[in-house]
Amino acid sequence: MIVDPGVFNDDHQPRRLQHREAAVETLSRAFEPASRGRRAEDALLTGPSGVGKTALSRHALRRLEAAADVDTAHVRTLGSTTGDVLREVLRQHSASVHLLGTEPVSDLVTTLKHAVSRPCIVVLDEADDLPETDVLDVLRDVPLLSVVAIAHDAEEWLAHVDEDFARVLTHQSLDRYRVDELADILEARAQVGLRDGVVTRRQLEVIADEVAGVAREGIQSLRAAAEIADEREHHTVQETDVADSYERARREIRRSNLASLPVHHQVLYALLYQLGPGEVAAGTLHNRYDALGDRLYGGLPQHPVIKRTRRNKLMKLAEYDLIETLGESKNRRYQVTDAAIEPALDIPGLEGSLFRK
DNA sequence: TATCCACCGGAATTTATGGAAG
DNA sequence: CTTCCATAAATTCCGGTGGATA
Repeated sequence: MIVDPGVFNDDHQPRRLQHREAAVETLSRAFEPASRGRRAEDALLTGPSGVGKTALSRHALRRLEAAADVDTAHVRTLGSTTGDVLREVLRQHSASVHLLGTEPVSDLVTTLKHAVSRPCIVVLDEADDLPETDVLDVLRDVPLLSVVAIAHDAEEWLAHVDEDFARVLTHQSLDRYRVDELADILEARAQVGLRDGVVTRRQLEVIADEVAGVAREGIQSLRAAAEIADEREHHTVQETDVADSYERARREIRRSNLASLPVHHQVLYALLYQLGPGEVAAGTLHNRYDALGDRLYGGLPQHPVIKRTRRNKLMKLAEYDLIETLGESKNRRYQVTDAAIEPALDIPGLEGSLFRK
């Protein structure tokens, strides 16, 4: 049923970008000075996960490159340091520059200033934490270089950046797609990626509605629906295949999220999983963690961490949609989002400690 | 109602880690 | 091998919040 799996990948770039005309226009206006050899305006692109911020920026850059002499770079900045970002920009900008990975930041700045001789636009993707670092200041200091920052929360981002910068930014926010818009997008993917006529427009609308306009989830659900139909040896996608596709799509995302996390997160997830199902009071979780202590890490080189650190890990787990936090302060409870996502780690049995307070 | 206590999460500070230079 | 450095991670500190208790 699937003839071209590539169109369902997260990084697939469709030929035409549908229903983002206004946003493309805004970015193009910001880039306009670059086509006259001048520095483009800096821009900020915000919106929820999976609504096409990255796709939009790539599209706008490609258009610009076709029409003007400019350089571009696209950097994923999540969890990167100033040095990491600068190195990546240099790598993409000038293939000739050879980098070791440990140069001092000041050297990188010098190199970059010399290398940039015509307008250069740098997309800083997943830049939510970026205002905490000084990458922005450094990059703005390079003549002819401008940035497009991509983040989730506009207000929070702007609050952490200095006022002058905030004032001159071109800000474009993206919203979730409407059902008919996302259905159009899914239709285009289906046309290329699936055999003709295996899904109906109505089914695409049902998917678009279920995922509330989040393109990434919609596309993954479409793929999952086709896979499920194949497994059940249906000739076309059935309603039941669609109905079962969402959970598979979301579960896949969660599974890979959990697998990507380090040991402390795994331990906390496993512990919460075992204390569940359902809500677990924060105190219960912390007490059990303290009671089990080193036994939680049997055989592993890591050791238990204090409460404050645990809270950071729990926050990360929540960001990844693996657990949910309920209630405030004293009333805080945690709970695993999806009991089908099994922990990767075994927690020693609770016998013996069960009756301790 | 006033006080206490446990928890939350921002910010500052300290410690651990890994690679480069001497 | 030791020293130095930068970065990431862990810890310390703390103001804020809300349920429990007297």
